[in-house]
Amino acid sequence: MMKISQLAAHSGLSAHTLRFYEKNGLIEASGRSSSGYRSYSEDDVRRVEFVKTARDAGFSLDEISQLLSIRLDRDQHICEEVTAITRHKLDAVSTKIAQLEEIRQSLALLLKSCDGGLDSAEHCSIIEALDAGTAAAAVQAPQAARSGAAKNDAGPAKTSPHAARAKTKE
Amino acid sequence: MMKISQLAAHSGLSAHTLRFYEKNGLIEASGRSSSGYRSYSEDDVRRVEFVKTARDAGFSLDEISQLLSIRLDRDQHICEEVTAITRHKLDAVSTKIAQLEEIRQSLALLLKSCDGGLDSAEHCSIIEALDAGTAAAAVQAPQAARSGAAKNDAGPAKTSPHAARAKTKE
DNA sequence: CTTGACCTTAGAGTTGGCTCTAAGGTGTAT
DNA sequence: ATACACCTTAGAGCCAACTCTAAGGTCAAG
Repeated sequence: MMKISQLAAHSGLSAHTLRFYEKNGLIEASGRSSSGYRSYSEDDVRRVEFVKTARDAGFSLDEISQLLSIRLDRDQHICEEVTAITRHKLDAVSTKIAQLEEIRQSLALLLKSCDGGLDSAEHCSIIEALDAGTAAAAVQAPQAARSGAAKNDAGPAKTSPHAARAKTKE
Repeated sequence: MMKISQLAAHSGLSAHTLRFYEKNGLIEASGRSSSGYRSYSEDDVRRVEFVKTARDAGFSLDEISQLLSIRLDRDQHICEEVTAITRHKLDAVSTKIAQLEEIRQSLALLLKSCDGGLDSAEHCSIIEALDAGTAAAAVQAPQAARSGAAKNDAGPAKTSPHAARAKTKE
């Protein structure tokens, strides 16, 4: 039976995070000390490890909830449920990677077009490419990036209401 | 001189977003009608296009602010500033891609280990891998995923305070 | 003269996953 | 007894980039 800070040290999750996971139904402390301190059984610890591993594997807390309910009642569930969740996640991750690859490609092209020296940005080809709207377009039409290129007015572009924009914590 | 909804239609950004960008100093409407409606000059429109292009190329609003201030005063800046921002972004994107590749790898291995049939999840190898902590570890030690593998107790693992966790809008 | 599409503002809500604060109680070593 | 590290709770704050709401003013058409 360990206390929360011990479990924190053991699991590599903070005590805050453990309480947060509990509040969200991912884990629980099966016991409490007389003064109300959480105490975790070995089963609890294993469950926390499961959550941590699943999190590291890329699953969202919501998906982990689903995996947990399968885990604790395995014979009431079939493998297909598990693979469905996993496949779905894999698809999402692959899609995100593809988006980021496109962005990487755009950025790489921009960089390649500019020597990056100490001279004035007066004719900086990156600024010019962004101005001409040829930066993102460069991926679809790679030859446009470094030629003078007629300024094309952005066009219809991808602007669906809830478009999944790319995010990158720095 | 166009009104906001016209600019919205033209740029592919919503009027809401345009006001939001204005509030954040990215763009502005150089004029107002007698009744207070925003009116955008051609220069304003070009600036909005720049922002849109930069956004599509993966820059954050903050980075776009920096690029904008270079853009409107080009001769006071040097190319190196622009390439620095771009390189930095490229690095961040590459790092994120690498993280997601690892996750994709883990997920792919998990999927490969399970037939995903209609039989009970009693011995589902995905659940077992997550239980044994061999899911994320699988990328570093690929042979562990499908063999019985001794359960290794998570280890030190990457748990820096503000660790950049992977995110994937679904 | 009314309908309906547009415009204005300040400000709140969304997402996911934490992260922290305030205000207090507990446990133990000196 | 008193300092100190630990524990408890409810709830607020953070991040980015929107997205939406409320409550109202404007404008052209029929």
